Amino acid sequence: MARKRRGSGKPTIMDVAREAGVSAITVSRALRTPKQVSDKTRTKVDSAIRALGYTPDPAAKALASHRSDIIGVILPSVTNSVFQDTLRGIYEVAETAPYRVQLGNTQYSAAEEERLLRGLLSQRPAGLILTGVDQSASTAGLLRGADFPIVQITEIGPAPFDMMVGFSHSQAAQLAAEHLVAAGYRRIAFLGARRDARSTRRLSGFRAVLEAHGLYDPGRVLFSEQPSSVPLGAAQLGELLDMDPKADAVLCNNDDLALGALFECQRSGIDVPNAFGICGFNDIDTMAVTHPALTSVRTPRREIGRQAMTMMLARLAGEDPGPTTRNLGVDLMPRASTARAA
Amino acid sequence: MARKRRGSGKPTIMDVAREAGVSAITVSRALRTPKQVSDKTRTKVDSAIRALGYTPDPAAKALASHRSDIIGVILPSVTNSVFQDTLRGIYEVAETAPYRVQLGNTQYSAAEEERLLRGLLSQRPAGLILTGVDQSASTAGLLRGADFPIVQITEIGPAPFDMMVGFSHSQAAQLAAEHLVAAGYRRIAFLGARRDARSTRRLSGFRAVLEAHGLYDPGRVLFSEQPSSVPLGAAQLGELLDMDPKADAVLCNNDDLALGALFECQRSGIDVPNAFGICGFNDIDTMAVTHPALTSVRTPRREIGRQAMTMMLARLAGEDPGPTTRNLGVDLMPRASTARAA
DNA sequence: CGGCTTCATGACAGCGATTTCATTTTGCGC
DNA sequence: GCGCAAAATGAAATCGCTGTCATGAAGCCG
Repeated sequence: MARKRRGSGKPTIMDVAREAGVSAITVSRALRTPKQVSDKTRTKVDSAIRALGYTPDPAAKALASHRSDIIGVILPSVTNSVFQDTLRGIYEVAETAPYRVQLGNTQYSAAEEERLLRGLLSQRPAGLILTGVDQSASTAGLLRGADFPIVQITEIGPAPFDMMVGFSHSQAAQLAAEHLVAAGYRRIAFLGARRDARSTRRLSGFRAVLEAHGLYDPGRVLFSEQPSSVPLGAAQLGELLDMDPKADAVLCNNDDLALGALFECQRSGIDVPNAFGICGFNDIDTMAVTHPALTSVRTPRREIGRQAMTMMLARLAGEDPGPTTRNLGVDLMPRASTARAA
Repeated sequence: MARKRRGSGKPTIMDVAREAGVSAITVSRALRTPKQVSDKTRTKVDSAIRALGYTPDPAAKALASHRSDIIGVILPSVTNSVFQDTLRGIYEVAETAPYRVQLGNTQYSAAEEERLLRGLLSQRPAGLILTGVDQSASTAGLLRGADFPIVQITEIGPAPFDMMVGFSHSQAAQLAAEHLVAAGYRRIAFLGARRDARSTRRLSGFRAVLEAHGLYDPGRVLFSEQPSSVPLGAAQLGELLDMDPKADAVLCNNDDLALGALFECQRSGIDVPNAFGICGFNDIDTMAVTHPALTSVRTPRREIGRQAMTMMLARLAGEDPGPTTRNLGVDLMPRASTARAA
């Protein structure tokens, strides 16, 4: 009489081994390191796998190898369109590989980031993609000694844990600010939503340029407690014009705000771009089709995701990932919203 | 001399047991079913856990119990703003519970859905949330005998695998169509992006209403191969007016298209709402602040996510999830874009 | 053709938890 | 206090796979 089974009925590596007339470990090798197995054996194993419909159990694999097939991706927000594009790039590449993406969402909180990271660490991740360069000291401590690949995305900075792909937010904002100044605007404001490390860096780029031209006025810098949204942009533009009715342009910290600002101008009958210039940040595809079309700074969000995951997979495969710190740069996309008549 | 260690250095349940002076299984119970352990023991175990910084290994748990802590969430698209709101609702609730969300993205393909599901099944998920009611026969087969809770979201239909929360897309479109007719529009078009089960149902609701009024013309129904976007809406509106310059309104299958349509009207100098009415679908928050503000059908996307995950957690906790099929309904949000002067 | 390296394969012992079944305590009514 | 059911605890056996080490077969060189 058969011993009482605790198993699940699903075929295991042992079943495959029996079917193929080899040992379990050979099946394991045929799957993970096919080169170590002779052609003949591999063929037998493969057909046994197909005959039985075998799929390896990831939990057992993780337990035995101390390494799961999870690549953690920690982002500040899953709903912000900026990170969605990055996420899309990540998934596009990840779907080709035998790894699972495990998403975490810090909501812009360093404490939450650390909590997520600890949770992830208990799963012994294969790798980690995380956002920015401003991890808390204790988070950094957890990461310094990590024995898996790490890619920091979206920003670039001096001391990567491992790899890094992004761009300089400060430089990007400088580009936009120079453009506004060159277009002839003089009382230029800065609109931001919830403040974070990246928006602060952008502000500093903006400020540097305006100060260089003797145009900086902190009274024209607005942040909010709320997350970014189109309605917030509309509200902030109203607020700005209440405070300084002579303001003649805004650099918006992202495109949602710029859209809201444009709508508010339309409603108030403000002539964009002649009376008022608007520049966004990121260049989502909506920017090109508004009326007037909106100037923005194109950021390589999707490409960041793609390259981050590509580097990750190369590392995991033991291949050369190429340059480990990559500044992808940005492009100014000048459009009608800042094309002031001379 | 100590036996060579394969372990990872992380404290295990055995370490906790030793520290607390109990057996491993008691520690396990103290964590999973605290009621089965005496107060005194539980206290000892808890402090041992804290002293050692113990965290259970999810892989070992999954292997031993044939059940992981993964709740699979299968959506057609991660980047579509509609599903992002739903996802947000899902995460909001999930973050309070000891489960992990594992996201899958079918890209509107039934084959991909089945592939994702098989991958998920091999991880012995704790539960599954999936989109819609149009699973392929073989996907349905995999799900019929599932021994974990399942919630189908976004749509409602007659034969749930288990639980269901959503609304009727056909009714929602009827509401919008009736509104356009009542507003006095007569040559009403339907704009859709990539066709899927839900957009098809919406079209059928639209068609039913227009036919009832003797206004239906299949020549004014446009779909596209491309995914939904604002630029697509702009392009489709142009296309529509080329085909039928007398069209006087559009029901857009979602808000992105409606926004694009509005921008195209602005550029072409078409008077919205008097010469042309625009109605969107979903009511993202941008709709209320455009100029003119856009009419839309508000769908309870976030609430769908929240309720789906709440039902799921109740089931997993062995509690009563309440009604297992829920039609959350929709609301028409009439705004300036369809407020034609009489 | 002997000796030595490399390749292919296998045996065995875990990984860190849970399941199952057994045993010891405890609680309680009379 | 007694007897017995219920509660609390424990021992041993896995779960499905991989790390480590050992072994036999095959290839190579002088």
